[in-house]
Amino acid sequence: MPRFTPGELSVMGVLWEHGEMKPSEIQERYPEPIKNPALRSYLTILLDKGHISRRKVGKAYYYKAVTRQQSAFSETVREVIDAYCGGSAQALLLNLIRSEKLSEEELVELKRLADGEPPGPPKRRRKKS
Amino acid sequence: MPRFTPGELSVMGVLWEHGEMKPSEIQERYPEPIKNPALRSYLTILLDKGHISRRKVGKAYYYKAVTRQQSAFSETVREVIDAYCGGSAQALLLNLIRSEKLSEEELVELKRLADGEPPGPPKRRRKKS
DNA sequence: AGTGATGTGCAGAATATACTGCACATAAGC
DNA sequence: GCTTATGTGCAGTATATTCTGCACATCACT
Repeated sequence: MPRFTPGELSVMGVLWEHGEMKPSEIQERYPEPIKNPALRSYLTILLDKGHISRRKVGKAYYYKAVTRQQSAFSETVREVIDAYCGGSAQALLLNLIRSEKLSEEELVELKRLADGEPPGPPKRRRKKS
Repeated sequence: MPRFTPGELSVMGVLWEHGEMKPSEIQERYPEPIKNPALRSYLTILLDKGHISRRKVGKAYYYKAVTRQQSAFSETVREVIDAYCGGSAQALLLNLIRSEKLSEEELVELKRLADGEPPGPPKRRRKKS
């Protein structure tokens, strides 16, 4: 359900990284210069959508992420895979491996990961989403 | 540069899969029921943005993709990686591997791919796009 | 109490997205 | 030539996104 716009995603990124913060603090860490009122309008939208919550401390509101980064990430990846790879995660992997984004070390690490997980269906569920 | 909206992406998907087509044909293959005027408004937007081009054949316009699927895909993946993984493709892979999206066979295939590609810069280009 | 800095609330506004509707043009068959 | 599909052009609407501006509240300090 995320489908964050660029502006929303930047805000979420700051909150995911730094936790609970008030607007002026988010503003400082926002990836590009942004004016306070503009930022606050993003916060309002995210609040409406339920992706963040806020809490009054003194005279200021402190905002924090409700939607978890991992959830948003997984959903986004799924959407990309569905849209571009006919639902097959393999095509995404192939693209990643073929592109310059993966160094040789990363490939080695990747194989290690692939080895570590497999035999049989993993018992531990990952149903937190 | 893509940042396709859901509607735009659906249109691009049809054009990527089936090549040059006129609106009524795209409409038939659109993933969900869509009215002709609605579809045409997407086409107009995509045309404005330069993602598609059109050519008159008889009385109808035939539309085809200008932006390649591979390009849009790569860019989208990069955006996701930048936004969610601090630019590291590895985090994306880790997520894919840990999720239920990859079967055991896919992991085996994955390792094969990781093995097949590595040492040095790959000589074979994949520039057919 | 008065002043300034910092926050908030609210009311727009410009553009983009996601549509709808209808008049008009063109091609094909009678 | 006339009618009927089929397709286009254009204008308009509703909502979302991305902002801006300003009045007002609160806190700290003197």
